[in-house]
Amino acid sequence: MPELPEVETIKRELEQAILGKKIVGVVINNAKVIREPKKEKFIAELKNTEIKKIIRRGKLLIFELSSGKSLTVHLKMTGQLIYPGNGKTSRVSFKFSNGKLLDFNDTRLFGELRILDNWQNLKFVKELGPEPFDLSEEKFSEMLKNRKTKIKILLMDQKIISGIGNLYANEALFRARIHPEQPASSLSAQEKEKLFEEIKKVLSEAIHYKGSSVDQYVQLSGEPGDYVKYHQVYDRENEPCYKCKGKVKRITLGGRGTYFCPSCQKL
DNA sequence: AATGGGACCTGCGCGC
DNA sequence: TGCGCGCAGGTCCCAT
Repeated sequence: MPELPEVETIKRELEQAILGKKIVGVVINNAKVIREPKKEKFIAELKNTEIKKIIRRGKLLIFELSSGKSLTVHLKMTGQLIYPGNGKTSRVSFKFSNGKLLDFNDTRLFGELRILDNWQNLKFVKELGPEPFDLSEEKFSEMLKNRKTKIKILLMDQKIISGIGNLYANEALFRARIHPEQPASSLSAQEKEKLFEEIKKVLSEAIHYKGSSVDQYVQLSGEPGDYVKYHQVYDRENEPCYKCKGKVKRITLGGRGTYFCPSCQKL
């Protein structure tokens, strides 16, 4: 799915598109993505409410409503939000008073929509680690201490730091020249500092280019994001490393494709 | 506590 | 052309 930069891109575009607008109807084409409450109540809760505020927390989007409740949207792997939509392939479409649709598309149906009295009480949210941009280098280094876990697994753990997924974990580690299997606690102070820098840099750059369209992710308009052309290692198995011309290698870590350059990123 | 596997789903690209 | 397999940006749950 969309990781932090993709969700942030969508959030910023949503603010321009639907902030202050009123939902007048909801069409549910596949109720599987509605986690709570039940379909009918979900629709009733949204009808005639305005979007007061849009928040991103980690990879989660939160729409605060005029009713005081919130709609949360997790895009998981293949979720898309499209505005204006056409309702043709959507799992759920939200209709606004201007007649336009916000489509929630989701091929694999992993996505999760909820209406909550207080989104901060959601277990997933309570357990989320800090946002990368709200974190100090000291705290980041602290978190790696005494952790024997492979550094890449740790970077993708939302309870440690929120918003980094498989793609940006790979990219940040390459840029910091750190092997993805290196135990977190064994990173030197300089390596930790460099890694933290590169995490923030790669996320910022990706936001600047409006995300990475590797599969299903698109911006709110349906346009792809441009960051793929700046990827150094992700999905580049056997292709030459841009730094040393060696071959990019793919291994599996935590069940996910892991790409790195064995000569630039040594254990 | 940490790791490894599978589950949830659909669809794409690849090799045969 | 068709089939089977492996793979996919996330997260949860279970076994060891």
